[in-house]
Amino acid sequence: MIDFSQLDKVIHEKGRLAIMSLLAARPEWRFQDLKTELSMSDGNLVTHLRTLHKAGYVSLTKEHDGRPQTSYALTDRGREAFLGYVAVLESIVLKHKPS
Amino acid sequence: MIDFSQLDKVIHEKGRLAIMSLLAARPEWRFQDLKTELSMSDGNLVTHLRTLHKAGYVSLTKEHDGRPQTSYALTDRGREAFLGYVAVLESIVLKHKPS
DNA sequence: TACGTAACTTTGCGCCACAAAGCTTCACCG
DNA sequence: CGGTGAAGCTTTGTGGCGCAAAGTTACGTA
Repeated sequence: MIDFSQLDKVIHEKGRLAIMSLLAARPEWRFQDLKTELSMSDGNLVTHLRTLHKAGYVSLTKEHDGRPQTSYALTDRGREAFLGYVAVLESIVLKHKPS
Repeated sequence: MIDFSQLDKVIHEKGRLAIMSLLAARPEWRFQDLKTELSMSDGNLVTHLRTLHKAGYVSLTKEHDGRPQTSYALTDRGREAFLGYVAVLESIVLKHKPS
């Protein structure tokens, strides 16, 4: 049986799942690029990133080259949690995918 | 890119995802069995099932052999929606699964 | 000095998951 | 018959959360 209680509640939300997927695919993302890519309001995006940060899943670095510029990245714990989440997805897919 | 907006909001919730997974794996489930399997309060379970029913994803048949007894099953539309959902999961898995 | 932009924070709204408790219908038992 | 218990469902209440819009702060530029 699949253990759905293992589905990390922090990751199992469309917006944050999309963020985690982007962060997992590239080592670093600037806030503006995330915002553009996700078509998300800045307030909403910041809130999701804060939730992920509080969970220890993402780190942030603030710079001031000209305009202020904040970059986000997955922590080791974040990557681990994401891979664990993906593993649950995989078990669902394997069970139900036709063919 | 993965289109997260395609993640069906009705299915993308732990409880209902678990229900859909069970219904997809066996043609018919009695209410009591679902409740036992999912360790969910009956009120909560009924609410989720109603949501799925309103979406046209599950059908229900009421019988009265001895005790009242309601059975639930996936509709064609429900199966289609679930497979579509699983397809999105698969794209996530394929993109991020190590190896 | 006025303006614009990045990155937040605050506020407010509406929805929803969840549990607990109540209701209704029926079968069984004295 | 009247009581008991179980199945299924509704109601009520609470807390949390996604989301947008507007306000805030800091800084760099015209």
